[in-house]
Amino acid sequence: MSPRRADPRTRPALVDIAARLLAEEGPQALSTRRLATEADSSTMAVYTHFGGMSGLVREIVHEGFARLQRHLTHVRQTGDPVADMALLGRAYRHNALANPHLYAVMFGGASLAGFSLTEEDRQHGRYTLGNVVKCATRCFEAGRFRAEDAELVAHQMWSAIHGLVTLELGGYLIAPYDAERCFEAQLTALMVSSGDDLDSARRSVALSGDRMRAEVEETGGQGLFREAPPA
Amino acid sequence: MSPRRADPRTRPALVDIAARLLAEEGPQALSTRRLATEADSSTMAVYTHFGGMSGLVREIVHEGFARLQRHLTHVRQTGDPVADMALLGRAYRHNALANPHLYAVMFGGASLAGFSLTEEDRQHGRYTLGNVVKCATRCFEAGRFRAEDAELVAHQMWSAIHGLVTLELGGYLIAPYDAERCFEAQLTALMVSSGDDLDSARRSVALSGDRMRAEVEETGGQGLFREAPPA
DNA sequence: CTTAGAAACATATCGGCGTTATGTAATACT
DNA sequence: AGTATTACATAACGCCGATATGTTTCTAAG
Repeated sequence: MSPRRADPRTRPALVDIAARLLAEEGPQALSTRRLATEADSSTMAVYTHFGGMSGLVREIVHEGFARLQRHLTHVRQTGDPVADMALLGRAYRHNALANPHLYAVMFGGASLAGFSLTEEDRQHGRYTLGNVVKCATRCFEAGRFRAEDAELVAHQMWSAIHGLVTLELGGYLIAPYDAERCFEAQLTALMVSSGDDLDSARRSVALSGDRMRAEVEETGGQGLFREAPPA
Repeated sequence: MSPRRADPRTRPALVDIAARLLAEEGPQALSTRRLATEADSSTMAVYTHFGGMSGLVREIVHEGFARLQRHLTHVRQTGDPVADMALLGRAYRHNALANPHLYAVMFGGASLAGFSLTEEDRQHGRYTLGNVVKCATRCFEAGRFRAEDAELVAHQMWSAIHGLVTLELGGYLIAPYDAERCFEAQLTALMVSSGDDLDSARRSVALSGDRMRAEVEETGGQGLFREAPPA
């Protein structure tokens, strides 16, 4: 019993390259041969390290969920929980737009090289809902939302924002009803449907827009994975 | 100048078979060779008739949009426009669940054999929103919705329902917050966010549930394309 | 009626894909 | 020191979409 040592750079390099290919050139650029070329190795590396393409994709998907979670946890808890909630929506959309292809694999069910989500993968997705549930509870406590099921409210936020983002990525939202406009309206509508009054909702949504840059856009860099190490 | 006549059964047969393969076995079952085998022809048939796999997929997608439109137009206009609106949502979901793989191609951006939507394809999708816009206008006129932009309201309905259906198809909605429960709550929430009061919205949504079977489920059969001709 | 040409296919082939079988070199434990 | 075990390279298999190149069949012109 004594294995040959793996080059410690091989595995993360493959994930990095794969994530870059997926982000920059889309799903069809992700192939074992292309990876082998870019990583200066053979196609076998994918199989020894990940058991196949689907294993590699799963790795990327997990990182995608982690990044989404990181985006959501960067939203601060303030005295205006409805604004916090709106900002969670903005963060969710921001994350999706930053990695459209990955987002499609995570939620759209884009099969991508025979890869399919397991129930455990999906649980990662549902886990991020915890942030929203907590925020909804705070909205109840502040008297802004009708006292109802916080998880149910969270699911409504999720599916509505997810739907808008999906349509946006699919190119379905164009002027004069472009994604930006629909999104802002959607945020307000969601708060109203949860019990907030129209004027308060509008104010909080506007306020969340002001906080957007500081709490979401400037946290954690742009790319999905770490930048290239210094030369 | 005088072409050989095409076997008039070849082209529709290919579309039928392709639609069936997509519906029953998913995207990966859709290949030129599989089609050639099932249709007792050669792979070239796909190229002469559709210019390639993507052309064939586009044909199926167009039929999918037509079917969606048919589902929506089967919703009657009654004295309760909010119930009509809710029933439009139910019809939308019903159509998506009846053809999940096709729905993923139409809206999820599932690439499927290099196929990608054109702007004209997307216009087909947006066209179906006309039904919702009209219904929203009637909700205004009945005093149920706040007098706002009908198209904007329609977009909100669309993205919210679309998002829920997408998450449902992706397997993200499980008990105790399963798709059925989230969907019912979502319908009510949408009406409330558009201006309807909570009790009226609940009544209309419940009413739309009663109309579901007669106006949606029993119209137009199950499959995407016509049934096999009689022997 | 004849015939030329265009369209509808069939056959064969190409390059690329995921995956597997097989070989080889390197390492850590007995 | 020897051996088992792991990391990789090489080569091959069976798919795939696509194309090049016949071959057949029908239509329309002469």
